[in-house]
Amino acid sequence: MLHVAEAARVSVATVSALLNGTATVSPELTQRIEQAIRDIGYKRNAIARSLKMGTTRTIGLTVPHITNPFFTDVVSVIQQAFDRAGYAVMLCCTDEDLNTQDEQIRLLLDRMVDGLIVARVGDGGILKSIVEDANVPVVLLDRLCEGVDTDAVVLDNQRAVSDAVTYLIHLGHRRIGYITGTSDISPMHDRMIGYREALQAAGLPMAEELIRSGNFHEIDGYNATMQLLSLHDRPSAIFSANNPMVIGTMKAIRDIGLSCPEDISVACFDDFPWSDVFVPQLTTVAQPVQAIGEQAANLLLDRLAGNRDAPPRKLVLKGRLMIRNSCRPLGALPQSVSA
Amino acid sequence: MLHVAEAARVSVATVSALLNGTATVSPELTQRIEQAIRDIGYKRNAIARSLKMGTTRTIGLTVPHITNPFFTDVVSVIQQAFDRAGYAVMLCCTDEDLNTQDEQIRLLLDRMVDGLIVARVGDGGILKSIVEDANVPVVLLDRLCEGVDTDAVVLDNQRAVSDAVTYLIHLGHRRIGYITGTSDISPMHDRMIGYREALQAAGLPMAEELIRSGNFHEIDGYNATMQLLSLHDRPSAIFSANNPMVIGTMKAIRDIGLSCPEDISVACFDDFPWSDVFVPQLTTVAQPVQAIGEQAANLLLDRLAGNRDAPPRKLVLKGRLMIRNSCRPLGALPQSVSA
DNA sequence: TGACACGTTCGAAACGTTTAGATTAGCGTT
DNA sequence: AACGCTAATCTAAACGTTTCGAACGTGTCA
Repeated sequence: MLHVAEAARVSVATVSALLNGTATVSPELTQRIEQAIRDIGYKRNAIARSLKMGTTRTIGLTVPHITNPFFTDVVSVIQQAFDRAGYAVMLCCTDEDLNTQDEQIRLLLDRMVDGLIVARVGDGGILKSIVEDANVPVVLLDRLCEGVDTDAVVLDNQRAVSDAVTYLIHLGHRRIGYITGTSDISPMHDRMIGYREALQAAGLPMAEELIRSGNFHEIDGYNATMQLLSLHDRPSAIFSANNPMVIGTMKAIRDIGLSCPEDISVACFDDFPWSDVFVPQLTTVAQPVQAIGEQAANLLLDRLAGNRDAPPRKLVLKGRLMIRNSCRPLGALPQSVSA
Repeated sequence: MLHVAEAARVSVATVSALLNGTATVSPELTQRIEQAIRDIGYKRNAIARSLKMGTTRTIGLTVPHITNPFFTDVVSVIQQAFDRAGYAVMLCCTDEDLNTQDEQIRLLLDRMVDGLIVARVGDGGILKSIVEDANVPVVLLDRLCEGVDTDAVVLDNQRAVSDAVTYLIHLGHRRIGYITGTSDISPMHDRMIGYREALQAAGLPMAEELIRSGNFHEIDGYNATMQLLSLHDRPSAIFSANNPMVIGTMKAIRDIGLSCPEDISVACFDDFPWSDVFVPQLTTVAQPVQAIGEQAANLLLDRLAGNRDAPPRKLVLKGRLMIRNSCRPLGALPQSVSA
């Protein structure tokens, strides 16, 4: 900018004023400055600007695993939304590890991100103090966090699972295996309640042996399914917690020599482009990923626009049961495709 | 830092020296300073540091679509690599649009990223001048770029497709539909050569009507497949350019009332966790995503470590044909699973 | 004892912006 | 002709670091 100012024979203040439109500058000077900018190929240094202004027009986004299609989609939507708004996005993957998350959040704050969207891990760790100190706005994504009172957008997980399990019960299933993620995060907790609720409403017993948990990975789903399938009285249906885990479930079913839905029905959380392309077509609980991402972005953008004092807002969206043909009525042939 | 210095009754220079280990500071002062840092909860401001040092320990990464599983995986690997090295990653999606890409790259450069990894779009646009000006190192990912002479890691696309098509020919297929992406990027160009090469080696004619192109989306694959399937003499096999497009292909086959592999064989580029879980199990060309991501990261990290003058390095990795059961020998029953 | 070297600490400039407040010029009023 | 007002421009401080060179105190050696 100094060079531009010299070339245009004006002060840096005038250049700045022109660039930011913070003051009127005469036509001649305007022209001289613009010419100088072109000649020199000047680009304003955003770092210096950030230092002075105290804002970076950058936000931090942390998710457990970007390869989980649910998070992939949400990240994509959020990225687009902030791109439109002129913000850059720093992406971090916490690998479902609290220490990693804490470290990455610290890194992001050091870099003066203007806001944070977090699909948190563990008990939230450092998040609590950040939200309390209230320097940078935080939006919780997908997972609430006890003791962290801030904007959030989550699914009505209880209802979603309750609907899915009720559907299985209506098909005649009585022993429904349930594979969940680590239980310390809110969605898993709420989904478990939904599972219990549906069983209870149908007067079915809750068998602990039918509940398995794992760390969200394919291998965890595989192992959990293997255990369920080798029970003396094995379940006739399995509900799996997410995409990677349901892949593990399907592989376990295949490896053990059974088939879906003939021998065992399968449903899962999260829907994917290919859910209805292959055989069996998976019955899933679809999350409104587009809406989730957009709402999260909007909540944060609203705070960034200056609306700091509004009380925390919590958005709860509805899942949608996509009925396909991976679950069959007990004692009948596989049903045909709907959805 | 000023506050810390005051609280510890030293100068800011001493605090800085201690923090960076750039000079020895006596045990007493060390202790006073560390105490003050704890008391105040001081965190060093990375933006101010960046401004002074001229380095941000941040890199920019642009890909066409993060929801394409190939890019999802590569992004994930790259993100992890830079995370380990203490770098932050700014992620941009160009949506296969050159203007968007140019704008995003400019944004990244304004923010003084230390380096760039780009899965480029169009003709590269602004990239040329950036690489020439040589201020920030650039690594090309997945796609070379004419006139942009810099580090790159790509697949041997020609060989990969040639192998896949040759495999189809060995199964007895003579009319092989080929669905490609927009032809202005190097992989699509090389793959087309591979396709031609395989046909030629087998003495088969090259029928233009069997070649369709689209913009990498599911809908493009769907439309292209619809066109291929309504040819008077329709192909007995289809090779599809990527994951979203092959989903479109499968949907088109289903919607038109055919089935795979009985009526039509299908193979595609890129492998996915679920490729071998459902029916049919997809025959694919697997890219070594882990290696691609790591190599790209290493190339850039090497430049960032100071190795600026080495000539551009071009890494070419091999794909691997994953033979499953979505392609059948012509005139015979579907083969059983391998791989 | 004076000169010198060494180890430790500090003052101040610099990175590239923004911005408050000062300055200047032009113009209309009285 | 002196005054005040407005519009345009400038000066200089500030943002929070790093770093160069100077300063200071202490010990060693001639």
